[in-house]
Amino acid sequence: MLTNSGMPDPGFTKPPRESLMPFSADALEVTQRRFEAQSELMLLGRPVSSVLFLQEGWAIACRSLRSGCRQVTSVFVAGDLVGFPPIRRGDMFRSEISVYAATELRVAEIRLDTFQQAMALEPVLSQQMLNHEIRLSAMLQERLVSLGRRSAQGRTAHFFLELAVRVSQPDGPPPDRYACPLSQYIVSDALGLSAEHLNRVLRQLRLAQLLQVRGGRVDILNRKGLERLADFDPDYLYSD
Amino acid sequence: MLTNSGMPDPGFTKPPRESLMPFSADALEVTQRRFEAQSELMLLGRPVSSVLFLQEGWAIACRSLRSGCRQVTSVFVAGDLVGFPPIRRGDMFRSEISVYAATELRVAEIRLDTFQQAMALEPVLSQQMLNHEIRLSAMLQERLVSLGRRSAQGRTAHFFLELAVRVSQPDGPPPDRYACPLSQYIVSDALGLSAEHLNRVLRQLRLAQLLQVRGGRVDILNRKGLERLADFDPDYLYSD
DNA sequence: CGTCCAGTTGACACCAATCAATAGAGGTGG
DNA sequence: CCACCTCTATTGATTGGTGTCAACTGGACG
Repeated sequence: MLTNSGMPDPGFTKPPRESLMPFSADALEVTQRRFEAQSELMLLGRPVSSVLFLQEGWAIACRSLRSGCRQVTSVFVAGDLVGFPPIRRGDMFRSEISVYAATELRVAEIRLDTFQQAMALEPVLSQQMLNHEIRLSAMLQERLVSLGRRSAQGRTAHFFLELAVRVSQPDGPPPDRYACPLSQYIVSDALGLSAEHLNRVLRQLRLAQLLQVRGGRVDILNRKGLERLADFDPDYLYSD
Repeated sequence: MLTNSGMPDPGFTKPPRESLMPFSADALEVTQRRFEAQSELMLLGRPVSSVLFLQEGWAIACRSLRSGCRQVTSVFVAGDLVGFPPIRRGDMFRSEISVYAATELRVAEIRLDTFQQAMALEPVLSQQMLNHEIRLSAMLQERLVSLGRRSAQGRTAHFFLELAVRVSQPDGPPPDRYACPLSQYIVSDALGLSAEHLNRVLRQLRLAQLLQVRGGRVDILNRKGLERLADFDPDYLYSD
């Protein structure tokens, strides 16, 4: 039996993926920053002046409606570029999303103007940013399929299968066990479900010996079964 | 009373938006092509060798699940770049989505390698492609909010309010009336609803004097009311 | 005149939201 | 150390929105 606190967290200790770290740290004046859990990294519509590269911890992008309910549109893990690119509005750049730290974060910050200059000078960097955006679009599209056409169980299965790939090394197979510090409230807002119902779904999946989510740890008990349930095809997560 | 067939279609006759036509036609060897309604422009995972710029007609991107149900993830109107960029897989480029013509289409086709060369030579073009992707991501994200957290009525209202902006000129106000040749089957698959339920929702909106969708034409009867219902803020559709 | 397809309507079932309540873990301060 | 609080997780009862199944309409077209 594993203790569920204080252990080294595989999601945290893995090195960032090179494919998503498309710049040389020295060349670009990187500032190391920390954010505490629950803090706000960017707010929808607010001017942004830097690019954030997530090195450690988990963050979420979300949008809230007037009614008070919110939709988590992205989960960011170590290795991800956060909230890039911003949307240009006149001579300002404004954030397209609100981003919050789900855990304590370690972040590399690069000034946006510096970054843009580098992109102008280095077509390769532009191309890589484009690739980054492609991957992002692909993930958003897959989430759209989840919310639109998958059952609550299917969505949940899909969510944790995707995360397994994303926290793994890009060249290795996805792990059957990984750390995930997201609360059920966050996950339910990502899946468009109520927290109560997500809880019930997780119980069903656990009883069906498919998936166990508990104490900040995810255990994929039956990958084949989960993949069938979720209609999961990880192709969209890989590109060069 | 307007007839609903054979009339010049405002969605078709408007010129393409310059902001999304970021290349000079002569410089890039553009081939004009036509597709008939229901034909397939690209198929998920298939190699793609060209970039398609939609000049006239409506197209949809969709994904199907094993169960047979499908999710429409994007609607393309005149002025849109279709299915760009593809995902790189080894030395091939593969389509990330399947795209079908909802009506007869007129399309400008540019060979992908030519286009890539142009992007490498012209940082401006790269930047514009990045902007294109940003806008796409913003729309996908907004759809995610719709499917996750808006009611069937809210989603439907949001869908037609967004389309109004997208078929309008970028500098002008969105029209209160526009042509939309999408069947209720397509719309329902875009909204994650059953066709029957969408039909009921449309009736409710019509009876509430908010929105009328009939005979390939959309009438926004009460924009303020619709916007309130949909929690619609068009900011995400505009960028420079 | 028959066929086909999009649109429409009704009856019914069911999945998931809501409301309400409790339990457990972690933190804080007395 | 314990009392108290907050936050997350959990469970039950009930409601309601939406899907499903089925049937029918109307127009377009041969």
